Amino acid sequence: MTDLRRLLSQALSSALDAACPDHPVAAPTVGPCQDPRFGDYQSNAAILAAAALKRPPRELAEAVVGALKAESLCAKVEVAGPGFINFHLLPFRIAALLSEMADDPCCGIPPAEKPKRIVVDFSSPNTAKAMHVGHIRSTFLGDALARIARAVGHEVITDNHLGDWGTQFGMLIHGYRRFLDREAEKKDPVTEFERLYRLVSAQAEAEASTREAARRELAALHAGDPENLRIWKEIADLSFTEFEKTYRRLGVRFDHHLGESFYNPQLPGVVEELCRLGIAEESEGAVCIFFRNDPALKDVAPMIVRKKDGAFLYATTDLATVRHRVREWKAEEMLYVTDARQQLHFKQVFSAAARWAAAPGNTLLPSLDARPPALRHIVFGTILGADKKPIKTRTGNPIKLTDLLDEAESRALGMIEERNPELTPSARPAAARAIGIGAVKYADLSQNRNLDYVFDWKKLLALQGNTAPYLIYAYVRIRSIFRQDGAAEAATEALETTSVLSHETELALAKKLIQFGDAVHSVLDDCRPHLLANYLYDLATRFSRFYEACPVLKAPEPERAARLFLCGLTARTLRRGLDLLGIETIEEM
RNA sequence: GCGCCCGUAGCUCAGCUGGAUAGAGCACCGGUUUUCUAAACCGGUGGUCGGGUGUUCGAGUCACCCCGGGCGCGCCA
Repeated sequence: MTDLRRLLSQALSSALDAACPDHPVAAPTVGPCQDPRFGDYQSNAAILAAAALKRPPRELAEAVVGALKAESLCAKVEVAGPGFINFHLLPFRIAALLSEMADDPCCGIPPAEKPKRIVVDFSSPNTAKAMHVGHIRSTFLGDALARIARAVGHEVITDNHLGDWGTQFGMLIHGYRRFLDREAEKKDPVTEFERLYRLVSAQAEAEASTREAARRELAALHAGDPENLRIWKEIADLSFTEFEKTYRRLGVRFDHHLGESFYNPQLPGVVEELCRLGIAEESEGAVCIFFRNDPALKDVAPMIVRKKDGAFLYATTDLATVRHRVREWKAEEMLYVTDARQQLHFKQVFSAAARWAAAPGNTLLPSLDARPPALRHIVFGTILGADKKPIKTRTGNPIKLTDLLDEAESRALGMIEERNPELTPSARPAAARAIGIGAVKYADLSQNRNLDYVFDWKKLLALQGNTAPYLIYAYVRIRSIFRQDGAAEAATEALETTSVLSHETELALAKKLIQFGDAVHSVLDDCRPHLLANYLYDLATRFSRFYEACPVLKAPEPERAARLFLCGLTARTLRRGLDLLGIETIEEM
C-alpha cells in the first residue's frame, strides 16, 4: 500500500535539493501533526537545514515550499511557526488511501525493508511450579512482539526457554520417592510437586540428612541414573502439559520449547572452548569470564560459567543457547523478554557472546563470514499490588496465573450479565473470556514496559479509558451495525463513494486509519507494544465521536455507503490491531 | 559504595525519541437518548513536568550536579 510519509519525504527531499543544494538533511522526517489545526503532516526539515547553513529558517522554508511538487497529495502546504512545513492532504487522496487499505490483505502494514530472522525468547516458566503473575509480562510482551514482527514480514521463531534442569530437582526427586501422593499427582500434578518441594525444602533446612539425600539425588540425576531420569522426565512432562493448557487459554504459541536440560550436554564443551579461546579463566576454583576491557562491566563481579563444585550455571546455558540459535536456526537477532532485574546478567552474556563470536576458531558462528547476532534484552518492570509492592496473595505467595485468569473471566461475566442481560446465555462465556483475558493482557501491553505498574481490577475492566473492554466495545458497536438489515451488502460497494467524507469526525477517523501501518512499525523501533495500544485507543475514541455525531444506517446516500465503509475498515483495523497484541474480539457483548 | 530504571494534575498513566498553547482515564461539577449497544459522547475544575545549571531558534524530552523512590552487584535463576 502507498507509503504516504515516504512520498511526502521524497517530495520534500527534492524540494530541499532545489532550494538549497548544499543542505545536509539526508532524509527529511515527516510525521503527523500533533495539533490538527496545523495540518495533517508536518516536517521540521527546513529548520534543521537552516540551522546547519546559518540561514533564516522561515525564508528557507518558504523557498522549499515554493519548489515543492506535492499537488497530487496536498490541498495546501504552508510554512508556520519557526519554519515548520505543514501538509494538508487532499480529501480524495485520503479516500483513495482508505480504499487501498481496505483492499490490502496486510491491512495497510507495509513490509519491513530488511526482513530478519528473529528469535523471541519469552515466558520461561519453571518445571514443577505453577505459572504465576511473574510470568505475565514476559508472556504477553513476547507473544505480542512475535506477532507484530511476523506481521511486518520478519521470520520469527518463538522459543520457550523452560527452567527444567535446576538444583530443585534434587529435592523434588527425594520428595517424589518418599512422599508422593499418586492421586494428587494425577489430579493436579503441579500443585503436588509444589507440595513436595516445600515439604522437602523445609526438612532440608532443619536436618542435614535431608540435605544430603537431596544432594545425592541431584548427583545421581546428573550422572544419568535411569530411575532419577525417569522421575525427572515425568515431572517435566506433567508440568509442561499444565503450561500448555494455560498457553492455549491465552492463545500463545511457541515454535520451540528448548529448556535448560536440552543444553546440559553441551555445557562442558562450551566452558572448555571458552577457556581455550582465552575468554574464560579459572579463579578461586570456579571458571569465570572477566570483563576487564568493557568499561560498563569491568568493575562488577565476573560471570561464573562453572562453579568450583563443577556445576554449570544459567550463564553457561545462556551462552550455549546463543550458539544453538545462531548455528542451527541462523538467527540474526534475539529478543530476551525478561524482567529488569536481569539486566546485568544479560549485559554480561551479550558481552561474552560478542567476544566468543569474534574469537578465531569459535564454534558459535556457523561460518567464518557469518555475522554475530544482535542480542537485545527487552526489559520490563514489576507488577505491583495496591500497596505498591510486588503483587502477592494475602499469604505472601505469588498469585497463580490460572487463578488470576479465572477471576478475570468471572468478573467480566458479572459485568456482562449486569450491563447487557439481553445477551444470549450461550454467547456469554466467550465474551467473558475475550473481555476478561483481553483486559489483563491489555493492561500490561498498554503501558510503557520498562515501568512498574499497579494491578487494579477496577481500572483494567473499566469501559472508559484506555482498556480492552473499551476497545472491544467499540468493535462490538460497529459489528452491531452490520447485523442490521441491508447493511452487509452496502459495505462492499462503498469504495468510490469514500470521497464524500466531509464531517470532521469522519475525517479525523479516516486520518487515523491511514496511520495504522506506521503505528505497527513504531512498535518494533524499540519493542514497545504500548505504542500500538495507544494508537488503537485513539482510533476507538475517534470512532466513538464519529458514532455519536453521524448516523450511519439512517444517513442518505452517498453518505450512508461511505460511513458503512468507514465502519467496516475501522472494525477490521481494530480487530487486526488487537490480534497483534494477542487479544481476541467478539461480535456481541 | 558502584551500576541500571524511574519521578508529569489529588490517583493511575500517555507525551510519537528536540517542536508550536503538556494530554487521557478515574475522582469532582454540569450537560446529551423517539436513531445503529448511553457499557457511550460533550463541557468545566485541576500542572513550578522532583530541584538546579547548561546545550540552542526551541527542553517534560539531551548533558552535568543534587533530592527522592525501586532494583541489581562471585559460585540461585
